[in-house]
Amino acid sequence: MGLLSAMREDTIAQNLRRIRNEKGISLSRAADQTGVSKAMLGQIERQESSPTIATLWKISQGFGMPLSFLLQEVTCTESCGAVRFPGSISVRIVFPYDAMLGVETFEITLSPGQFHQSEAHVAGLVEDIFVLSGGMELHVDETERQLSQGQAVRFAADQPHAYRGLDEGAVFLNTHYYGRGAF
Amino acid sequence: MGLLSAMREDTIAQNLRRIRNEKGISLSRAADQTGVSKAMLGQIERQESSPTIATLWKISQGFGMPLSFLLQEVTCTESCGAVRFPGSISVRIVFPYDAMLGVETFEITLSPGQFHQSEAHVAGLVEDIFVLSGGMELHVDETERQLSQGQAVRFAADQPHAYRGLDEGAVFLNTHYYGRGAF
DNA sequence: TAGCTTTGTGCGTTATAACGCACAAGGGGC
DNA sequence: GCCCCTTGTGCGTTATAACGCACAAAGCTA
Repeated sequence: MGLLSAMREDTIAQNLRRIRNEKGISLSRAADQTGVSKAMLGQIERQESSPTIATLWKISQGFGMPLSFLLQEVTCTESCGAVRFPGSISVRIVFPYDAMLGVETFEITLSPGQFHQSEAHVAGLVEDIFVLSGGMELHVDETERQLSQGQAVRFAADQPHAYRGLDEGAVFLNTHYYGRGAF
Repeated sequence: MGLLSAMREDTIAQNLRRIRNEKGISLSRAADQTGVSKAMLGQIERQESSPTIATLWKISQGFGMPLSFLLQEVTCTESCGAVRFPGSISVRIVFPYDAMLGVETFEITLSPGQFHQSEAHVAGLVEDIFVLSGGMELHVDETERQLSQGQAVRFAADQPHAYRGLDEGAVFLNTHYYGRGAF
């Protein structure tokens, strides 16, 4: 399962530059906000230095955000909480995307025989299904399994997968974990 | 909500020492496994040095675990996934505790009028409720709210809270997030 | 265009991370 | 008790993190 987003060498550099750009501030303004020198911030962004954890903490505090936002490889930026359900599938939002938890939950309704194909979501996304009523099929990993009321399954959703409502249709909870877990 | 577990100055030291003790290895063995010198590991454990992120990464890789296990303040060690439901309350495990996600899910059944008091769970624990059938009351934050089928609520569960089944009883999903989100 | 301000980079200096090694203390075996 | 090994700490050395400052280039305004 692809949840463990390994930190690659440029993760911190990319994150810092992206966050600074999102804030629309220069290195100087960032230095003012964080108490870390402009020269050091530039070094970090250019990967010319391996900062201490204390320096990274200063940056995250100065920007008013969690430290993990600097450290964790971001597999979704605008696409966090952006799973869409194209077509006529019926979707109710149970819990909207929560940036701190990195989780969102929907209630989905499939009519009898209705088939819904989902393309691979962003890397690392894990998905839970809990069947509220009726029955359905889940197609993933080249396997096909049937789920009835009360049954639950968790799978890696950064691969294509599909649902099909059985004869009585199905209503299920669909939770997405966006890789905000351990890394 | 208490999910943001701020990193305190001794978090890394405590985590490193705890993990090493859990493995039952000396500083020398740890140095062999991680490629970080014995002297440096000792300095980190005694908080005499602020390690670079590269060094911490080496340690986490050497121990074969996520970097976040070193950085994140652990609000539960043996108590992760350890929420218990004392009394006659009926509980089914839907998803057991997952250390990478830091999440577990139960299906709980309350008979009509049944009252269940829960003491504060570990610091930072967040809880979701989704009512599958029937109706219930939730008592938390000195407020009391009624939830009927299909309704959901999220709240900080590191404080005392209580459930009561209404006249038709209640069945609900109960998800615990153990603070493995952003930090 | 000229002048001023902003921006990011490079450089030299200082403080400290990270290391290898030595050693005192503790533990285990004979 | 003696000897050997293990363990954690301290120390001196080297490499590098982090800084302040200077400066070239870019951007903006009159």
